[in-house]
Amino acid sequence: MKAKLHLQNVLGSILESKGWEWPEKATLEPPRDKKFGDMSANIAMMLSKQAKMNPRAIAEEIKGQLDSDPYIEKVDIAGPGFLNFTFSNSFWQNMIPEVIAKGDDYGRSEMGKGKKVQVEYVSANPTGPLHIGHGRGAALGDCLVRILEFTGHEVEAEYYVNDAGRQMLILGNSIWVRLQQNEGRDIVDPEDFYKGDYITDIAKEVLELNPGILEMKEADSVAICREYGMNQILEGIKKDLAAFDVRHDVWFSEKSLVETGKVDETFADLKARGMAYEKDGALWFKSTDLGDDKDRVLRKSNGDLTYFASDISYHDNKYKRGFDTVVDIWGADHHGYIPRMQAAVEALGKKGQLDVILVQLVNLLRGGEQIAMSTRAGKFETLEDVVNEVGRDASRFMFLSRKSDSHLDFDLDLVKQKTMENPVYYVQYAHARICSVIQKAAEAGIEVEASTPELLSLLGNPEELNLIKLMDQFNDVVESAGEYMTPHTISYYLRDLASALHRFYSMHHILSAEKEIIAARLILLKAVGKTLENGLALLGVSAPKKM
RNA sequence: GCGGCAGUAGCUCAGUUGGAUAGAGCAACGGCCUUCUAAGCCGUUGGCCGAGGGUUCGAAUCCUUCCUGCCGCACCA
Repeated sequence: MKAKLHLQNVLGSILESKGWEWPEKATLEPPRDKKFGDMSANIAMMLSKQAKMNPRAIAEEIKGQLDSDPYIEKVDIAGPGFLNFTFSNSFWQNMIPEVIAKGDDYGRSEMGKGKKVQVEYVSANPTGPLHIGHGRGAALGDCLVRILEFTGHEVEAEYYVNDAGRQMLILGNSIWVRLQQNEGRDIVDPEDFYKGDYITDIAKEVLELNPGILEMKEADSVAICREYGMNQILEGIKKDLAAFDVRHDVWFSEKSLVETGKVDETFADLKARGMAYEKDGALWFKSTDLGDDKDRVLRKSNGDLTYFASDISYHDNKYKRGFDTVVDIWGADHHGYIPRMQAAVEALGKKGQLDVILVQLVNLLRGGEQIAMSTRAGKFETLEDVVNEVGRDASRFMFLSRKSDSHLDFDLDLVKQKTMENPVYYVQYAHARICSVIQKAAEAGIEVEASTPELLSLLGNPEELNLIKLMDQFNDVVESAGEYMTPHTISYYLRDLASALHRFYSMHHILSAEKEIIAARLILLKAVGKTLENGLALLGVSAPKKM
C-alpha cells in the first residue's frame, strides 16, 4: 500500500469522526527536507477556519488518534501546524513485493476512468520532410499518449493531414516549375516556392512516371505533381515517425472534410446558433462573443474556405467521434490561434473540452553554433538526420527533459556526448547496472528469490529505504504528469531514482555480502529495475540490459 | 500598440495547483577503481528567485506597475 493512500484513509476517518470536511486544497506529500519525515500534511492549517481552532491544536487532536497505527512510527507537529509522519521500516519493506507483482503494470493508474481522449500532434503540412522542431512535438505527443493510457484513459493518436489548402497548391506548383527547369525551360522561381533538394528529386520521379507530362494542359500537370509530391512526402513523414517510434492511429485528411460537405454542415450549425453571419461578401465567425479580440473569416469573399473554417469543422468532427477531451499539440507560433479555436469549441457546445499544448521552438546547435532553418528555402536539419546521428533514445530524452513551453537548445554535439550533460545515459546506465548484477549473481548460482518478510527486513540502511520511498512516488509522478500534461516531470523523477540507485550501488557492494543480504538486495534491485523500465517506457526510451 | 511565454547559481534548467533553511546537472576545486560496469560515487565552492509595491500566519509561486528577451497579432496555413 502506498504511504499517501494509507494516510488518506486514516486521516479521512479521523476527520469524519470529528465531523470535519476534508479541505480541498490540503496536500499530502513528501516534505522537501527528509528530516521532517516521510510524509507531510498541511491539513491542520487548512482545517483551522472550518473547525474554528488554531492549527496546532487541530494537529494535536489528529496526532492523538494515530498512536495505535501499526505503520506509522512517529508523528510530529512542526512550524505553524504541519503534521509530519514517519513510517516504519516494515511498512516500506512490504512495498517491494507489490512492485514486483505488478511488473509492467507498476505505476499504472485508473485516474482517467476510461475517459476517451484524442491527442492530435505533429500534423505538419505534407510539403517537406519533418525537421527537428516537429521532432519535439512528436516526442511530446507520443509520450503524452503513453502517459494518458497508463493513467486509465482511452487514447487515440491522430495526425491531421493538411492536404486541401494553399500550401498544397504551392507544393504542386513548385514541383512543376522545377520539373520544367530541369528540362531546360526558362522559368523564374515564383515567389511562394519550396526550394529544397527533395523537390528536385520528386520532380525527376514525376517525369519518369509521366513521360508525357510536359505536353499536358498545365492544370493537369500541376495536379499530377501535387498528388504525387504529397503522397511521397507523406510516406516519408510516416517512415520518419515510425523510426522515431511515434504512434498515430488515425491519419485524418482535411480534404475529406471539405469534399464530403462537412464544412457546410458546420457552417449551418454555427448559423443556427447565431454564431456566424455574412458581411462584405464573406462569412464570419462571431468569435468576439466568446473572448476573441476580433471576428474571424470562415469563407472568403472569393468563395474559398479559410484554414480556420475547416479546422472548426475538424474539431466538430472530433467531438462527434465521441471524445470527451481533445488535446492539440501546436508549435508556439500558433498561440495567437488559441482564443479563436477555444471560441469555436465553445460555439460547438464543447466548452472546456479542448486542451492546447504549445511546444516552443527548438534551437538546433552544433558545438554551440546555431544552425539556421527554413522549410521554404530547403535549409533545415531533418528529423531523420538527427535521429540517425544522435539516436532515438538520446533525442527523445532530450526533447522530454524540458517543459514544453520553454525554449529548447538542442546541441547535436552535446546530445551525442555520453556524459551527465546527457542524462539519458545516466538513467539507462542505472538499469543496465541492475541487470548486470542480477546476471552476475545468476552466474554464481544465485537466483532472485521470492520475497519473505524475513528477507525484506534486512533492507534497513538509508540508501535502501530511500530507493523504496522513491519507488513509492512513481504513481504520483505519473498521475500528475497525466493530469497536468507535463511529461518532463517523469524525466526528472527517473534521474532522481537513477541517482539513488548509483549511490546505493557504490556504497554497498552487493554480491560480497552475506547470503541473506544478497538475496534481499537482489529483490530490491529487481523492483527498482522494473520501475526504471516502466518510467523509460513512458518516455519511449529503451531500457538496455547492457551498455 | 495589444496579447502569449519567459527572466532562479558562472552555464543549462527544475521547482510556480501559496508551505518549513530555494534544488539538480554541468563547469571549478579536492577525494574514491586488486571485488558486482568509473557512462559511476563522495565532498567543497557558488543565490537580492529581473526590479518596486501589495495580498497573509506564510510568496520564487497570487495581484499590480515597470525593465529585458523570444514569439504572435491576415479574407496565410
